[in-house]
Amino acid sequence: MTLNLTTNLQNISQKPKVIAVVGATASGKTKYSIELAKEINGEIISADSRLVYKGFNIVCAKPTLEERQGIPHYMMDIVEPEENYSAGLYSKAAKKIIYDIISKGKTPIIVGGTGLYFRLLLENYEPPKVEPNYDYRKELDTLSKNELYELLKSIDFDGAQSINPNDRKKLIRAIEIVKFGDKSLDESRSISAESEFDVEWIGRNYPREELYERINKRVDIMLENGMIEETKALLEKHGRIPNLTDTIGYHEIIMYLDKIITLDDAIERLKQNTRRYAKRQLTWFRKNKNINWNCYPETKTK
RNA sequence: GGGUAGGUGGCCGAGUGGCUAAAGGCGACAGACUGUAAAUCUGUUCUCGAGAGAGUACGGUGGUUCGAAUCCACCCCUGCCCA
Repeated sequence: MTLNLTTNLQNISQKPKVIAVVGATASGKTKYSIELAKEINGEIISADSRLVYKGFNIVCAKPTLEERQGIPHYMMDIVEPEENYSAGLYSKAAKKIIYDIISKGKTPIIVGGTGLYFRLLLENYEPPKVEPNYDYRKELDTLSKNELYELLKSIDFDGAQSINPNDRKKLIRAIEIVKFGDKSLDESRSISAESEFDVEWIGRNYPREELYERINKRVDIMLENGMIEETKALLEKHGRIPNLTDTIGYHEIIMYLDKIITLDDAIERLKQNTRRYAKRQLTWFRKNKNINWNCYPETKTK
């Protein structure tokens, strides 16, 4: 009785149905989502800020064609690493793909670990409509934290209150929004709409200790699979661009190649940084109360 | 065996009589996140307590002192040097 009612309500809402598979790195999202796609006739859209880049393969655990088992995967390998990609671009492109998949009569499955991308695409948030101005950012980047904060205060005092004075990147974006937009920071950020999709959230997780073991093991496998060679090749092709040096994995291996640390240290740090990253991801997803967590081993959780 | 430097909170490390539950760093944990997000930033971190506060703590045991991580004695342990 109750179930029928819910179904009817969902039909009435007529929002496109979408499945989201979220979780920290190394929690088995990829495998799970491919199985799911096969089962329900779905296609996969990645929500991962690293997989959009061409050549970021082994280190970023991009599924190989073989692993994809014929299931179409979108939002992977779409730009060169030196391009300035962003959550906004992602959201626009992915939205279009969602509708394409639906029009084929299939179910879109969005899988990834980048919280912000999910927020802009599927949750009721809309980013300020101010495009990044990379030249201006570069200019701002020459200022000190203090100067940045004072600048923001001078053009939007209230908005400045909501940003930590130490957070350069957020200060820069805030200044950009106020400077090039026509609204205050608070106004542009308060725009939130109802999600245009009917999202079924699935979270994948393991008990913390086990997650960490999986991460450690995965790093060892990456090393065997040619992580160092991949890093060298990317370096040669693109140089020391931020997307390379700021990505966990390449960052540590580059330090090793530069002989700043030993290979053992690099591996150790890589594991540690990945574990921390996983923690940050979990912080993000824990906030979303709509997620239905699928924990393993199942016996340990309800 | 002799000499010498040392033993501080999960780790590293400052601290030479009261302002010290003990700087700082690392690690860990928690949080934030509205177009760089695998980025960036914040908080907590001896135990009990909501809190005021209480208890325990600077290798060990004794001692000096109103008061000791800090001074003294002896003991144990570690590094280095000489035999």
